[in-house]
Amino acid sequence: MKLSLYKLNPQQRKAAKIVDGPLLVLSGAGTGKTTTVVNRIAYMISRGVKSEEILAVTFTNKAAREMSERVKKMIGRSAKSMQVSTFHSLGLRILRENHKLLGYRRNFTIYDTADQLSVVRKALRTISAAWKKYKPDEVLYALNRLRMPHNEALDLKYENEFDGAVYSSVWEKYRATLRNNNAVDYEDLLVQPLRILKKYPEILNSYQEKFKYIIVDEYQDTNAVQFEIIKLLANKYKNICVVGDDDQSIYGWRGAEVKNILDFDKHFKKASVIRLEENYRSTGIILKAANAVIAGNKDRKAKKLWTRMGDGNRINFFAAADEMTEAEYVVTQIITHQIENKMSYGSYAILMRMNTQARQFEELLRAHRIPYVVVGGMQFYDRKEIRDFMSYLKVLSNHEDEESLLRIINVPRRGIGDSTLKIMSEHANLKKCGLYESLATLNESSDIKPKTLFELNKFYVLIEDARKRLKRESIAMVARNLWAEIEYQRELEATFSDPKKIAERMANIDALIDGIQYYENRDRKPTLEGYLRQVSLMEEDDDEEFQKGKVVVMTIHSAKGLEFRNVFFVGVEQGIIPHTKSLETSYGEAEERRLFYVAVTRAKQELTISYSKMRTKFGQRIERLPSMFINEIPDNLLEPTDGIYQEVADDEVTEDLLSRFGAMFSE
DNA sequence: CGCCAATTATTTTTT
DNA sequence: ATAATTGGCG
Repeated sequence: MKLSLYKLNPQQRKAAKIVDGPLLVLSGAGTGKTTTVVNRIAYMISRGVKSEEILAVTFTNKAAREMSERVKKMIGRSAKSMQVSTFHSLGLRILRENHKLLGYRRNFTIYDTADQLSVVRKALRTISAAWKKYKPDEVLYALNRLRMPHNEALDLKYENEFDGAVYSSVWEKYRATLRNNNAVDYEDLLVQPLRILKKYPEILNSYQEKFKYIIVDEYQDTNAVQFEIIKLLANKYKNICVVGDDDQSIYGWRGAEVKNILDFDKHFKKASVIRLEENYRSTGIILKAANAVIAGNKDRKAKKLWTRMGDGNRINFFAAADEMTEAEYVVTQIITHQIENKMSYGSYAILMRMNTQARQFEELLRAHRIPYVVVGGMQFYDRKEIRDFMSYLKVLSNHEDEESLLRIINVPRRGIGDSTLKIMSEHANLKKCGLYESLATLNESSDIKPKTLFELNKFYVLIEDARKRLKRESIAMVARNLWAEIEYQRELEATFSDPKKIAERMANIDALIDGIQYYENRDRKPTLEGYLRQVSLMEEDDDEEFQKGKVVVMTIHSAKGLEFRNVFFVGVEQGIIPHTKSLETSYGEAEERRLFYVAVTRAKQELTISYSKMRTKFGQRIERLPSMFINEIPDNLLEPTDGIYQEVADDEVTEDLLSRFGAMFSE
């Protein structure tokens, strides 16, 4: 294979050619990090490294997909068996391959944050001292922090006695519940594999042999557990290449430790260090603004990003009257810009600090019939009807999952309330079986009314039937059938008078089942468990093709690693970025500044920063101020478009709108 | 046990 | 503003 590293600059080339031994690539935003990594992989393979010996780890599925696609594009089939995965899917894989060692049964369920919260809430309720005083989400957050890195007794040395006692009590209950339910949470997906690797040297050795070459992307975002996993895996051959940028560390709230990247050369002796500082992405002005803001952070590796590109346009700065005006401005700008420059809609991105900000933009984009995608936000799977039905599927897959069982046993209403559940649970304890099995053994001798007993039995048969059908029918078919059988629609009709709302929810379920179908069609060996796993890790294909030609709406966190010609950075207000909540922590301000930095450096050519002077929050109109970070940008880089924006109603736009209308009817 | 009205929290970011 | 949760009553 002929390889053309000549396209790389000297530093990039140097990095690409270091195949053996530890290597740290410090790469600033837009310095061709992925290009370098992809070329490096190609080079490795050309030098005889087998693709199946390469493991590349990223943080998001998006990044994983991008990397494997670019490698495929460059060297085609010879990269086929390269392993590109996120930390969590890597952890899941190790855990699945060795689940028995830690006492998990096959088909364990992955609990998401909502499931975790529900377990914490129940645990809190059993502690009288904790009643009302502790918020479940705060306790969960504390637990996740205190349980790391080893998942054993909590590290309470910095907590006061009272909190500590509550935390550890909740923690014990939490752990017991997950164990009992044959469930793991996201943290387990990292911690449990680590335990396996530590405890079983022969297993560790087999992974070390399997993955002789390791690449870690966004290394600045690794936490203590991820660091230990990587260190163990790389310990034998020491062919470890990490890539990252301390200025883009934005996961401190998830336990990421910037010191992992800052101390890399201490952890891995004789590491080569290469800096990539030439930026190929953004114009001079965008870079200057980004540099000015990030300079406000202390304790960072000095970096001087530079570009050969010219200054470019100034940053458009727009102060909107309120959030609706802001959205109108942005969408109108996109429309006019698109018409004037005939650019694909795919070159526009609307970036924001939080998912909830997406709403107005989404509405307006839809109203103007502009193709768009909203990335992430999980909203779909958070909808009640979706969660309900997913719980049915989870029970189908793992009947020990009592969290899901309890959620659905009376949804739709079957007349099974707290008292019945209490009897059931006593019965289950007596028989030393799970709640689900107790359904099969309950009989008239208990104090349950015949009517209720009948319903319980009906429910049991319903699930068992579906489970049997799963062996011969397609998952989508079983799901569709199950959905019809539970008559959820009746429940909806009882709760909502508005037929639109009912139709909407039914449509959501249709979409879910279509999603199952889609999964089944494209997976080589589809299983219900596989589907649930994919959803839990958010591994669905919102791939390149799907996003092509569409305006992308997303959070800064999901935008990391991506670039767009035109970026609209919206809602840039004090309280949103930096977010009020984040300022409560010691690292908060610095991390918010890095977030701002990440947002700005996504833009290649044109950047608009906007905010709203008024915003509705919890039904209240509130005055807002621009983000403090805007003051850190030198004035001469900004082009203010203050006040009321001009109505852009020139002929072209009208014409365009008319043609859209035409398209609407011809559909 | 189910229904309704009153009360309360919701908005940080992802796997 | 809205959705979810809680408490009291039939």
